[in-house]
Amino acid sequence: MFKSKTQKILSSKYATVCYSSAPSIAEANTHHHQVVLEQTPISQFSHYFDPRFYLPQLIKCKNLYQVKQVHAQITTNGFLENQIVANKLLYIYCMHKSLDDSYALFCGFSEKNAVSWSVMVGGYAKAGDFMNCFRTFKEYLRSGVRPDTYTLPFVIRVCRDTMDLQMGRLIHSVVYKCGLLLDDFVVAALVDMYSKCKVIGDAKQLFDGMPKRDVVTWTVMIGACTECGDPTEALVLFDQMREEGVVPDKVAVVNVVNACAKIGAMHKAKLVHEYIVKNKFSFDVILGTVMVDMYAKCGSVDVAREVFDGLREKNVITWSAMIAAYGYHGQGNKAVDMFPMMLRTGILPNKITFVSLLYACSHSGLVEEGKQLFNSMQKEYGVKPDIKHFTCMVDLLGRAGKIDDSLKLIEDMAVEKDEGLWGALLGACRIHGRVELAEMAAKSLIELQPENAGHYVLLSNIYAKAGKWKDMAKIRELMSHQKLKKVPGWTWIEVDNKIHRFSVGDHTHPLLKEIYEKLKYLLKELEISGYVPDTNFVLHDVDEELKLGNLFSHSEKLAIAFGLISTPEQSIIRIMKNLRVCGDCHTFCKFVSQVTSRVIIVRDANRFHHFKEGACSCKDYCHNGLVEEGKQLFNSMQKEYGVKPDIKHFSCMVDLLDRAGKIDESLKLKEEMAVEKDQGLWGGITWSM
DNA sequence: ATAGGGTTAG
Repeated sequence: MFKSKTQKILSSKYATVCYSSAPSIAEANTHHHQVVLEQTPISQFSHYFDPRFYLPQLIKCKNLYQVKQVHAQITTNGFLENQIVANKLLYIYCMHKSLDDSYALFCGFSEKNAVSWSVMVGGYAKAGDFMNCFRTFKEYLRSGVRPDTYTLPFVIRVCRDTMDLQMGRLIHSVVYKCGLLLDDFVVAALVDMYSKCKVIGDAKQLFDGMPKRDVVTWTVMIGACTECGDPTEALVLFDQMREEGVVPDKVAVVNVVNACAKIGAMHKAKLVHEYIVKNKFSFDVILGTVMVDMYAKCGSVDVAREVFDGLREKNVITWSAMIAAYGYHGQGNKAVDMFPMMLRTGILPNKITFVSLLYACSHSGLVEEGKQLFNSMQKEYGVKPDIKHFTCMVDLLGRAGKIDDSLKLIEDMAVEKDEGLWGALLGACRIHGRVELAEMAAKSLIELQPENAGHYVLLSNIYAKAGKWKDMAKIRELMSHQKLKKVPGWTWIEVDNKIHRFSVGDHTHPLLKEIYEKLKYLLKELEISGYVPDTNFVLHDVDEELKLGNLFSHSEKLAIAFGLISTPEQSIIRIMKNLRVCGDCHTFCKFVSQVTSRVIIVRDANRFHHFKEGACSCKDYCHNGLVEEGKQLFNSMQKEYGVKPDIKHFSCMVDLLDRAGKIDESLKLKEEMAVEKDQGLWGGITWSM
């Protein structure tokens, strides 16, 4: 029996190829690895002649050598002819990352069915060998075997990972021709691919075309909405999913938490948290991490910390999320303190941990801490600084007035410079009134991104502040010539579990009249307490009156006015903005928090601002500073209290004025100074208030 | 016999 079978197989062309490419038992046995095939008693010898015997044997293999041993057995006993055994072997080679062995085996197959093709295409995809994956897929299409719902998702995901929308659309057409547009696996992959390529419309269309979808397909669509900037829609879909009777699992919930984090809606966040507790989803690392992130991004860094402390398992991502949270809430010290705590638990920092740390330092003015971390990151932790780390350092040094240090850093770095880097330098130059350098940085920005209107506005504002009107006009002309448009600004506020969105001069809200009335009333109140609208923050190509009107109806002001009339007294007002909050609105918030005794928490594109009793947690770090207050104090100190200003007081004033862009006033002060100028005055002082 | 969706920054 043994003999006759072998001979029969050896006589076929297919078996001969396989036999010659497979290792012999003797060859496989020369390796010093555990032998899988045990000495089998004669009574059980027939197992060798049952193809089903080889499937568990293959699964049991711990390494490639064992696979080859079983391969040899299979070949000798003639079971490569069995397609189930052969495909399993093919799959096992892929699992052990030996694509060459897989492919050699695959080529020898006399017949390739859909499973064989799928395993081979999937093997290349998982190994990241996209070229061979596509090549094999093309051969598959040519072979005449109909592609199945197993293979297509593999190639679609390769399109997603390589962001190859063109190829993705091509495969979409193949899917269409095969009539597979109702399959969850295929459609989920296509939706995912379209969303990563930022064409959400195509994704939604596909999704809507299905009569029923499973939880994974729903989850992919929910994630797609968040990914493409519509987290509100993501939450709507989550409700729809449940209405249709699909039960959410943990991954679905993670996506919902993520959407909440993006929206920044605290009430929604709490509802989602309740839902998670009620449905007994346990907090694994990932769910725990997104929860920490969500609470922080919804404005409560303290609740984020509570969740963080309650987590059983934390990884480097969890720690980085918490560090970053302290950073954008302006609590740099706490962020820095977390670092040694993390190290003590045995977790090593990665690139992002350091970005979060340095970012926290720069936003809290922790210059020395930042420098130390930056210096140690490669030396002590083997993390090589990339452009993001350099940008944080430029920002940190620049804001602290050490612009020349940051310039030196830029000159010395061996990394290609990007827009973020020039943006950081530009920001520092604006604060400290370094017009020429700002001009250079802004020009680099425009060169890198000529389509970004924001850069032109910045440069034009720099010229305006420096009184270089001709240059300003030139930039304006350049802008209008290219028909550049600014990104529209939006502000969101959550009231009664509903999210309301405002734009500049919004006239769509049902409570429009009340909002504007409240705003008018508020402005009167604010002006009594010393608020002066700062039209500097409006584009200079409109006349003064229009500027005021414009300023008056900034989206954040509308949202705050709405918040004031529609939420209980004393309650916290939380708003979110897609751009950075403008300087005038920042001042406005401070006054509102004082006049109304409300806490206002603003999340802008960059960070959080907590306004309380007339002050902001950012300590005006990226804004004008308490210029008026400072001036008043400075003027009164000698007159009213008989304290003569010395060099330190003058330095502070010069710094304050410089930061506010009041260069002329600062120059005047320098000239008027009777005291001797020291280095601190000209070098700018270190920010450590 | 082959298959899917999840976390941190910018």
